[in-house]
Amino acid sequence: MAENLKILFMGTPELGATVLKALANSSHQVIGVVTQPDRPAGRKNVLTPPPVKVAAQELGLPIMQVEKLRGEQILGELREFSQAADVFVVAAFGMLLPTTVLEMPRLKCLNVHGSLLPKYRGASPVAQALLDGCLETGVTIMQMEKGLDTGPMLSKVVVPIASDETQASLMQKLAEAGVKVLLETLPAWAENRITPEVQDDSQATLTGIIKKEYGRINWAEPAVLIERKIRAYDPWPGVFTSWNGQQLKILKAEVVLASALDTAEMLGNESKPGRVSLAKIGGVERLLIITGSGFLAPTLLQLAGKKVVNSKDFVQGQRAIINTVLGE
RNA sequence: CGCGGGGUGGAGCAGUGGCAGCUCGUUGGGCUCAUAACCCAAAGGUCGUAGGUUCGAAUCCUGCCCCCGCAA
Repeated sequence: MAENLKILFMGTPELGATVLKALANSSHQVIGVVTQPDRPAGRKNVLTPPPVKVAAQELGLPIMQVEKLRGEQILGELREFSQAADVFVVAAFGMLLPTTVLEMPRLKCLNVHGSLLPKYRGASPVAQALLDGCLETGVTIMQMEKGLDTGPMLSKVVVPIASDETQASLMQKLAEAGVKVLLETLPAWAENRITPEVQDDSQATLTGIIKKEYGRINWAEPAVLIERKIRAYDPWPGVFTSWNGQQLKILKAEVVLASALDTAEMLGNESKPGRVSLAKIGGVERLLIITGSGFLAPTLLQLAGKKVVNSKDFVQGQRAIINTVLGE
């Protein structure tokens, strides 16, 4: 019985799709999928379905798309849609559930959250863990309540963060780990074998929605932080600066400490943050940008309208960038 | 019709009506104890595609294909 729960799934982006597929392939039964409406997207503003909807269609599952979960009519439809469900599983749904919805299923609503709660509640737990340089993060399965990611925790799994981890790669790892722990948690929860652990609010931190502007580089910041942003903001919003009136994205970079430099080879002597130079490190020529602390050596960059290129090719065609100051 | 940039030897770019170029790579040779350094030489391009304008088009006009940035 507990191995065969009827689940209503709610989610929207890629992460949600991963969880949905795993659920559909499990012993449980996904009786329906709730996701956000199709939205105009892409270069031509074509109406595009969210990844969860695409996955649901491939799986042949019933779909309900809602703009918001409010109002008598919508809630009525949801009640009918979810009638057979034992439990709601929510993963990156993108909206808060009103109390009425939280109380609908017999086994309540469970959320898959990409952090070790109570740390990193909110919208961008994965990016924030990377920004903070954490060595590990994880996934928490929690029972949802009215507050934002404040509900009692059912289970957790720890995931290590690699030094070259990006949000995209970490998200993938978390999704896989999350799926595993979710599938372990569901039956135990259904059989009442889990005692939820209340979150210690005093340890809680909150992460907000990432804004495009966060990706603009302030060269006065330390190179270590800028490099973390590159990984935390991949794939969105990306990390960028301006050069020559154009946007220049940096997709990958390494931090170079001043001590690692053969100073005799250093070009130019002005140490203004954002200044670009070419320097030799261990005999190899590297593109180096001065930051508030240390140097950033981009290895993968993209000029607006151009393709992504490695730093060697970039310098090949854009030699004019040497000795200019970025971000001005 | 959301706004915009771009398609030029293997790579990254310049070239906006008159001989198709630059840096790198590749190949061969030289120098060197040696080298990713340096010197010499060579190969490699129907300039995305179809049509139009012109004495002449990579370059101007039109259609189509492909790549990308912004916005959402």
